Amino acid sequence: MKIGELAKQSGLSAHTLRFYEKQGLISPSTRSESNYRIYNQNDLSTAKFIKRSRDMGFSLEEVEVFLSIRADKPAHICADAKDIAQQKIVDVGQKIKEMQQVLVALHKLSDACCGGSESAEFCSIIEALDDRPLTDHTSHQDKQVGTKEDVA
Amino acid sequence: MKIGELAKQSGLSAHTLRFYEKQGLISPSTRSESNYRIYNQNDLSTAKFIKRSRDMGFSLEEVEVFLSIRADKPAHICADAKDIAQQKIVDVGQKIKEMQQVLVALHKLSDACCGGSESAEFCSIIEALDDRPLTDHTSHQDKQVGTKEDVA
DNA sequence: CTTGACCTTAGACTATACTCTAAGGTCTAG
DNA sequence: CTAGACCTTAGAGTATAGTCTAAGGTCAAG
Ligand SMILES: [Zn+2]
Ligand SMILES: [Zn+2]
Ligand SMILES: [Zn+2]
Ligand SMILES: [Zn+2]
Repeated sequence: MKIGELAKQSGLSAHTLRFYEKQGLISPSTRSESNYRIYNQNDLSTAKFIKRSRDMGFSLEEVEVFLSIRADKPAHICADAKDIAQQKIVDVGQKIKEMQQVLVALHKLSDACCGGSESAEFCSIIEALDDRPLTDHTSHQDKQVGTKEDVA
Repeated sequence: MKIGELAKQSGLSAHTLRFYEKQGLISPSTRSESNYRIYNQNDLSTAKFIKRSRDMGFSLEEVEVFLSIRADKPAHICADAKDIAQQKIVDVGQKIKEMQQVLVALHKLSDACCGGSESAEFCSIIEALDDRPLTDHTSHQDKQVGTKEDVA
Protein backbone atom coordinates (compact mmCIF):
# COMPACT_ATOMS: atom_id res chain seq x y z
CA MET A 1 0.00 0.00 0.00
CA LYS A 2 1.04 3.62 -0.52
CA ILE A 3 1.55 6.14 2.22
CA GLY A 4 -1.98 7.52 2.09
CA GLU A 5 -3.43 4.11 2.70
CA LEU A 6 -1.05 3.42 5.55
CA ALA A 7 -1.97 6.77 7.01
CA LYS A 8 -5.65 5.90 6.90
CA GLN A 9 -5.16 2.48 8.42
CA SER A 10 -2.70 3.51 11.10
CA GLY A 11 -4.28 6.73 12.22
CA LEU A 12 -1.10 8.66 11.54
CA SER A 13 -0.90 11.29 8.82
CA ALA A 14 1.24 10.80 5.71
CA HIS A 15 3.26 13.79 6.85
CA THR A 16 3.86 12.23 10.20
CA LEU A 17 4.83 8.91 8.64
CA ARG A 18 7.47 10.65 6.52
CA PHE A 19 8.61 12.52 9.59
CA TYR A 20 8.93 9.26 11.51
CA GLU A 21 10.89 7.84 8.64
CA LYS A 22 13.32 10.73 8.86
CA GLN A 23 13.62 9.96 12.57
CA GLY A 24 14.42 6.37 11.75
CA LEU A 25 11.29 4.86 13.29
CA ILE A 26 9.65 3.31 10.27
CA SER A 27 10.46 2.91 6.62
CA PRO A 28 8.63 1.35 3.69
CA SER A 29 9.65 -2.15 2.81
CA THR A 30 9.99 -1.18 -0.85
CA ARG A 31 9.60 1.62 -3.33
CA SER A 32 7.56 1.52 -6.50
CA GLU A 33 9.09 2.19 -9.92
CA SER A 34 7.98 5.77 -9.56
CA ASN A 35 9.67 5.97 -6.17
CA TYR A 36 6.47 5.84 -4.16
CA ARG A 37 6.76 4.37 -0.68
CA ILE A 38 5.20 0.91 -0.62
CA TYR A 39 4.24 -0.55 2.73
CA ASN A 40 3.16 -4.04 3.66
CA GLN A 41 1.18 -5.50 6.57
CA ASN A 42 4.31 -5.63 8.67
CA ASP A 43 4.81 -1.93 8.20
CA LEU A 44 1.22 -1.37 9.20
CA SER A 45 1.83 -3.26 12.42
CA THR A 46 4.84 -1.13 13.08
CA ALA A 47 2.92 2.08 12.41
CA LYS A 48 0.19 0.99 14.79
CA PHE A 49 2.80 0.02 17.35
CA ILE A 50 4.24 3.50 17.18
CA LYS A 51 0.85 5.12 17.43
CA ARG A 52 -0.12 3.05 20.46
CA SER A 53 3.17 3.85 22.13
CA ARG A 54 2.73 7.57 21.50
CA ASP A 55 -0.80 7.40 22.85
CA MET A 56 0.59 5.87 26.03
CA GLY A 57 2.70 8.98 26.47
CA PHE A 58 6.05 7.63 25.32
CA SER A 59 8.38 9.98 23.48
CA LEU A 60 9.67 9.18 20.03
CA GLU A 61 13.00 8.39 21.60
CA GLU A 62 11.40 5.87 23.90
CA VAL A 63 9.36 4.44 21.07
CA GLU A 64 12.62 3.91 19.24
CA VAL A 65 13.85 1.72 22.06
CA PHE A 66 10.62 -0.25 22.11
CA LEU A 67 10.93 -0.75 18.38
CA SER A 68 14.44 -2.10 18.71
CA ILE A 69 13.29 -4.51 21.39
CA ARG A 70 10.40 -5.55 19.21
CA ALA A 71 12.68 -5.98 16.22
CA ASP A 72 14.88 -8.47 18.04
CA LYS A 73 13.15 -9.73 21.14
CA PRO A 74 15.60 -12.51 22.05
CA ALA A 75 18.37 -9.94 22.14
CA HIS A 76 16.57 -8.05 24.88
CA ILE A 77 15.23 -8.75 28.31
CA CYS A 78 12.02 -7.74 29.97
CA ALA A 79 13.85 -5.26 32.15
CA ASP A 80 14.74 -3.27 29.04
CA ALA A 81 11.09 -2.62 28.36
CA LYS A 82 9.87 -2.39 31.92
CA ASP A 83 12.53 0.14 32.92
CA ILE A 84 11.19 2.55 30.36
CA ALA A 85 7.62 2.00 31.43
CA GLN A 86 8.53 2.41 35.09
CA GLN A 87 10.43 5.60 34.44
CA LYS A 88 7.49 6.96 32.50
CA ILE A 89 5.21 6.11 35.38
CA VAL A 90 7.47 8.03 37.73
CA ASP A 91 7.64 11.00 35.37
CA VAL A 92 3.93 11.14 34.72
CA GLY A 93 3.22 10.72 38.42
CA GLN A 94 5.56 13.57 39.21
CA LYS A 95 3.96 15.84 36.66
CA ILE A 96 0.52 15.02 37.96
CA LYS A 97 1.62 15.94 41.46
CA GLU A 98 3.03 19.23 40.26
CA MET A 99 -0.10 20.05 38.36
CA GLN A 100 -2.25 19.16 41.33
CA GLN A 101 -0.29 21.62 43.44
CA VAL A 102 -0.74 24.25 40.78
CA LEU A 103 -4.43 23.42 40.72
CA VAL A 104 -4.75 23.93 44.47
CA ALA A 105 -2.96 27.24 44.22
CA LEU A 106 -5.18 28.26 41.33
CA HIS A 107 -8.28 27.41 43.28
CA LYS A 108 -7.14 29.49 46.22
CA LEU A 109 -6.40 32.33 43.87
CA SER A 110 -9.66 32.09 42.04
CA ASP A 111 -11.98 31.38 44.94
CA ALA A 112 -11.15 34.61 46.72
CA CYS A 113 -12.19 36.68 43.73
CA CYS A 114 -15.81 37.66 43.22
CA GLY A 115 -15.45 37.40 39.47
CA GLY A 116 -18.14 40.00 38.99
CA SER A 117 -18.32 43.22 37.09
CA GLU A 118 -16.90 45.24 39.93
CA SER A 119 -13.79 47.27 39.37
CA ALA A 120 -10.63 45.23 39.65
CA GLU A 121 -9.26 47.79 42.04
CA PHE A 122 -9.32 45.34 44.90
CA CYS A 123 -9.12 42.17 42.90
CA SER A 124 -7.60 39.52 45.10
CA ILE A 125 -6.12 37.73 42.11
CA ILE A 126 -4.06 40.69 41.08
CA GLU A 127 -3.16 41.43 44.68
CA ALA A 128 -2.06 37.89 45.36
CA LEU A 129 0.05 37.74 42.24
CA ASP A 130 1.49 41.09 43.14
CA ASP A 131 2.95 40.37 46.51
CA ARG A 132 0.30 40.99 49.05
CA PRO A 133 -1.31 38.25 51.09
CA LEU A 134 -4.39 36.72 49.59
CA THR A 135 -7.33 38.86 50.65
CA ASP A 136 -10.75 37.47 50.15
CA HIS A 137 -13.02 39.84 48.31
CA THR A 138 -15.72 37.49 47.20
CA SER A 139 -17.81 40.42 48.29
CA HIS A 140 -16.73 43.99 47.68
CA GLN A 141 -19.12 45.23 50.39
CA ASP A 142 -16.40 46.01 52.87
CA LYS A 143 -14.20 48.09 50.69
CA GLN A 144 -16.43 50.64 49.07
CA VAL A 145 -14.37 53.43 47.69
CA GLY A 146 -17.04 55.35 45.94
CA THR A 147 -15.18 55.74 42.70
CA LYS A 148 -17.69 53.48 41.06
CA GLU A 149 -21.30 52.64 41.62
CA ASP A 150 -22.00 49.09 42.52
CA VAL A 151 -22.73 47.70 39.11
CA ALA A 152 -23.72 44.24 40.16
CA MET B 1 19.44 48.87 39.64
CA LYS B 2 20.92 47.18 36.61
CA ILE B 3 19.58 44.03 35.02
CA GLY B 4 21.83 41.69 36.99
CA GLU B 5 20.55 43.05 40.26
CA LEU B 6 16.95 42.81 39.14
CA ALA B 7 17.63 39.26 38.06
CA LYS B 8 18.97 38.39 41.49
CA GLN B 9 16.10 40.02 43.32
CA SER B 10 13.33 38.74 41.09
CA GLY B 11 14.51 35.21 40.58
CA LEU B 12 14.47 35.61 36.81
CA SER B 13 17.65 35.55 34.75
CA ALA B 14 18.94 38.62 32.96
CA HIS B 15 18.45 36.75 29.72
CA THR B 16 14.85 36.06 30.59
CA LEU B 17 14.24 39.66 31.58
CA ARG B 18 15.50 40.85 28.21
CA PHE B 19 13.35 38.21 26.57
CA TYR B 20 10.31 39.40 28.50
CA GLU B 21 11.11 42.93 27.42
CA LYS B 22 11.10 41.84 23.80
CA GLN B 23 7.71 40.25 24.48
CA GLY B 24 6.45 43.53 25.89
CA LEU B 25 5.99 42.34 29.46
CA ILE B 26 8.44 44.52 31.31
CA SER B 27 10.80 47.33 30.43
CA PRO B 28 13.25 49.39 32.45
CA SER B 29 12.02 52.76 33.63
CA THR B 30 15.17 54.41 32.30
CA ARG B 31 18.50 53.82 30.64
CA SER B 32 21.88 54.91 31.93
CA GLU B 33 24.21 57.13 29.89
CA SER B 34 25.92 53.99 28.69
CA ASN B 35 22.58 52.56 27.66
CA TYR B 36 22.33 50.08 30.52
CA ARG B 37 18.82 49.16 31.59
CA ILE B 38 18.00 50.83 34.90
CA TYR B 39 15.14 49.41 36.94
CA ASN B 40 13.39 50.79 40.00
CA GLN B 41 11.37 49.22 42.80
CA ASN B 42 8.28 49.34 40.67
CA ASP B 43 9.99 47.31 38.00
CA LEU B 44 11.03 44.83 40.64
CA SER B 45 7.42 44.44 41.70
CA THR B 46 6.47 43.83 38.12
CA ALA B 47 9.20 41.26 37.65
CA LYS B 48 8.08 39.43 40.75
CA PHE B 49 4.48 39.63 39.60
CA ILE B 50 5.46 37.98 36.36
CA LYS B 51 7.45 35.30 38.12
CA ARG B 52 4.62 34.48 40.48
CA SER B 53 2.19 34.31 37.61
CA ARG B 54 4.47 31.97 35.69
CA ASP B 55 4.89 29.79 38.74
CA MET B 56 1.13 29.51 38.93
CA GLY B 57 1.18 28.01 35.48
CA PHE B 58 0.01 31.00 33.47
CA SER B 59 1.41 31.48 30.00
CA LEU B 60 3.23 34.65 29.03
CA GLU B 61 0.18 35.63 27.04
CA GLU B 62 -2.01 35.30 30.11
CA VAL B 63 0.53 37.12 32.22
CA GLU B 64 0.31 39.95 29.73
CA VAL B 65 -3.40 40.25 30.41
CA PHE B 66 -2.85 40.22 34.16
CA LEU B 67 -0.26 42.93 33.73
CA SER B 68 -2.64 45.09 31.78
CA ILE B 69 -5.29 44.66 34.47
CA ARG B 70 -2.73 45.48 37.11
CA ALA B 71 -1.57 48.52 35.18
CA ASP B 72 -5.04 50.03 35.16
CA LYS B 73 -7.25 48.30 37.67
CA PRO B 74 -10.24 50.67 37.49
CA ALA B 75 -10.43 50.01 33.78
CA HIS B 76 -10.99 46.33 34.42
CA ILE B 77 -13.38 44.18 36.33
CA CYS B 78 -12.84 41.14 38.49
CA ALA B 79 -14.32 38.91 35.81
CA ASP B 80 -11.42 39.79 33.54
CA ALA B 81 -8.97 38.24 35.96
CA LYS B 82 -11.14 35.44 37.24
CA ASP B 83 -12.04 34.23 33.77
CA ILE B 84 -8.40 33.58 33.04
CA ALA B 85 -7.90 31.80 36.33
CA GLN B 86 -11.02 29.70 35.82
CA GLN B 87 -9.99 28.72 32.33
CA LYS B 88 -6.59 27.73 33.61
CA ILE B 89 -8.21 25.62 36.29
CA VAL B 90 -10.25 23.85 33.63
CA ASP B 91 -7.21 23.32 31.43
CA VAL B 92 -5.00 22.05 34.21
CA GLY B 93 -7.79 19.84 35.49
CA GLN B 94 -8.25 18.39 32.03
CA LYS B 95 -4.55 17.70 31.64
CA ILE B 96 -4.42 16.04 35.02
CA LYS B 97 -7.29 13.77 34.04
CA GLU B 98 -5.59 12.83 30.80
CA MET B 99 -2.35 12.08 32.57
CA GLN B 100 -4.14 10.02 35.16
CA GLN B 101 -5.64 7.91 32.42
CA VAL B 102 -2.23 7.52 30.86
CA LEU B 103 -0.90 6.57 34.26
CA VAL B 104 -3.51 3.86 34.69
CA ALA B 105 -2.72 2.48 31.25
CA LEU B 106 0.98 2.57 32.03
CA HIS B 107 0.45 0.69 35.25
CA LYS B 108 -1.51 -2.00 33.45
CA LEU B 109 1.21 -2.22 30.85
CA SER B 110 4.02 -2.35 33.36
CA ASP B 111 2.45 -4.58 35.98
CA ALA B 112 2.02 -7.49 33.61
CA CYS B 113 5.73 -7.57 32.81
CA CYS B 114 8.16 -9.46 35.03
CA GLY B 115 10.86 -6.90 34.43
CA GLY B 116 13.52 -9.53 34.91
CA SER B 117 16.45 -10.65 32.87
CA GLU B 118 14.39 -13.12 30.88
CA SER B 119 14.30 -12.82 27.14
CA ALA B 120 11.83 -10.28 25.92
CA GLU B 121 10.39 -12.87 23.60
CA PHE B 122 7.12 -12.92 25.49
CA CYS B 123 7.29 -9.47 27.00
CA SER B 124 3.78 -8.33 27.65
CA ILE B 125 4.75 -4.70 27.20
CA ILE B 126 5.87 -5.23 23.65
CA GLU B 127 2.94 -7.50 22.95
CA ALA B 128 0.43 -5.03 24.30
CA LEU B 129 1.90 -2.16 22.34
CA ASP B 130 1.93 -4.35 19.31
CA ASP B 131 -1.68 -5.29 19.01
CA ARG B 132 -2.27 -8.36 21.01
CA PRO B 133 -4.29 -8.42 24.20
CA LEU B 134 -2.37 -7.81 27.37
CA THR B 135 -1.01 -11.15 28.52
CA ASP B 136 0.32 -11.36 32.00
CA HIS B 137 3.78 -12.85 32.13
CA THR B 138 4.89 -11.73 35.55
CA SER B 139 6.15 -15.26 35.57
CA HIS B 140 7.66 -16.87 32.48
CA GLN B 141 7.03 -20.34 33.93
CA ASP B 142 4.16 -21.17 31.65
CA LYS B 143 5.81 -20.37 28.37
CA GLN B 144 9.11 -22.18 28.35
CA VAL B 145 10.39 -22.39 24.86
CA GLY B 146 13.73 -23.90 25.52
CA THR B 147 15.65 -21.49 23.39
CA LYS B 148 17.19 -20.03 26.49
CA GLU B 149 18.07 -21.34 29.91
CA ASP B 150 16.21 -19.74 32.73
CA VAL B 151 18.68 -17.06 33.68
CA ALA B 152 16.91 -15.84 36.77
C1' DC C 1 -5.12 14.17 -23.15
C1' DT C 2 -6.58 16.32 -19.23
C1' DT C 3 -8.21 16.67 -14.53
C1' DG C 4 -7.69 15.58 -9.92
C1' DA C 5 -5.96 12.72 -6.49
C1' DC C 6 -1.87 11.22 -4.79
C1' DC C 7 3.00 11.00 -4.53
C1' DT C 8 8.09 13.05 -4.21
C1' DT C 9 11.78 16.20 -1.93
C1' DA C 10 14.02 19.65 0.96
C1' DG C 11 13.22 22.80 3.93
C1' DA C 12 10.59 26.34 6.40
C1' DC C 13 7.20 27.11 9.99
C1' DT C 14 4.30 26.34 14.40
C1' DA C 15 4.03 26.41 19.43
C1' DT C 16 6.26 27.76 24.06
C1' DA C 17 9.68 29.70 26.71
C1' DC C 18 13.61 30.32 27.06
C1' DT C 19 18.97 29.93 26.56
C1' DC C 20 23.02 31.00 24.60
C1' DT C 21 26.51 33.14 21.39
C1' DA C 22 29.32 36.53 19.20
C1' DA C 23 31.38 40.69 19.19
C1' DG C 24 31.89 44.44 21.46
C1' DG C 25 31.24 48.52 25.07
C1' DT C 26 31.40 50.00 30.26
C1' DC C 27 32.65 50.10 34.87
C1' DT C 28 35.12 49.23 39.16
C1' DA C 29 38.72 47.76 42.12
C1' DG C 30 43.57 47.12 42.79
C1' DC D 1 46.17 50.67 33.36
C1' DT D 2 44.23 46.40 33.33
C1' DA D 3 41.62 42.35 34.64
C1' DG D 4 37.28 40.83 35.33
C1' DA D 5 32.56 41.55 36.01
C1' DC D 6 28.78 43.30 33.85
C1' DC D 7 26.34 45.38 30.16
C1' DT D 8 24.71 45.93 24.96
C1' DT D 9 22.66 43.99 20.41
C1' DA D 10 20.84 40.85 16.94
C1' DG D 11 20.17 36.58 16.04
C1' DA D 12 20.81 31.55 16.39
C1' DG D 13 19.95 27.31 19.03
C1' DT D 14 17.29 24.08 22.25
C1' DA D 15 13.51 20.95 23.17
C1' DT D 16 9.41 18.21 21.23
C1' DA D 17 6.59 16.68 17.69
C1' DG D 18 4.86 17.62 14.21
C1' DT D 19 2.65 20.58 10.24
C1' DC D 20 2.86 22.75 6.06
C1' DT D 21 4.72 24.61 1.59
C1' DA D 22 6.67 24.84 -2.96
C1' DA D 23 7.57 22.87 -7.09
C1' DG D 24 7.10 19.16 -9.43
C1' DG D 25 6.29 13.90 -10.87
C1' DT D 26 2.74 9.86 -11.35
C1' DC D 27 -1.44 7.61 -12.19
C1' DA D 28 -6.32 6.23 -13.02
C1' DA D 29 -10.62 7.66 -14.87
C1' DG D 30 -13.31 9.90 -18.30
ZN1 LIG E 1 -14.10 41.24 42.89
ZN1 LIG F 1 -11.25 39.86 41.74
ZN1 LIG G 1 9.15 -11.01 31.48
ZN1 LIG H 1 8.19 -8.15 29.89
